[in-house]
Amino acid sequence: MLQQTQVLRVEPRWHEFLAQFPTLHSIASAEVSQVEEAWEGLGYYARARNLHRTARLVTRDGADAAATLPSKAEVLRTLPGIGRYTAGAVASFAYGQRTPLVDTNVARVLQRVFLPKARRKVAATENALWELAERSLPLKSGAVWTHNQALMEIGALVCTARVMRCGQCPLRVVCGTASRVVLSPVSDAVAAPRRQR
DNA sequence: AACTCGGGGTT
DNA sequence: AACCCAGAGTT
Repeated sequence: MLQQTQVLRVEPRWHEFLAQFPTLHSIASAEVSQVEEAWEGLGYYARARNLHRTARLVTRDGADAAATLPSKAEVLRTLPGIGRYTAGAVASFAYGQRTPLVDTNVARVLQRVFLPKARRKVAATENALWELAERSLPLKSGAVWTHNQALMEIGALVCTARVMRCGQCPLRVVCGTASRVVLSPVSDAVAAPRRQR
């Protein structure tokens, strides 16, 4: 549901959906039309159809077997509706795998920190961001959940698309964009109160 | 690499 | 009126 849809829009619908479809089995045993109906108003209805297909794929073998998603990103990636980002999200958040993820938030943060000159939307830039996400992962897999979550949170709350709150960003000291922005006279006014003592 | 899929809030 | 959003699949 969160693919290209804001958390605020998704959250209430997600609770409703889970009440109706608490398990992968319940989705798999339903008709596609029922899942699409539960999706009404969210848009991007291919997501609902892909979810239904994935539910049927992972519940295929063993009607009573516990339906579980694969734990490795490269395997998750093969399921319908699960692309590079969602595979990384499930693998690192649900299974604690040492795997990078790049969503719109992480892409923006990494680009502003490491590639201040690069142009977004370019394929080469996109690949470079995934490479950066991979190389900046903590070495211990136990720290990856927090690392990935933190990058996303910084993008969602601090380093937002239209407003960069560099004054409260923990990456300020290493950021290729913040150093220029903070030093500019206009943006500096925001950080000015901190300078008073 | 470019297009398409959505709806709703924010700027 | 544009932009933006925890992207993915198809052409």
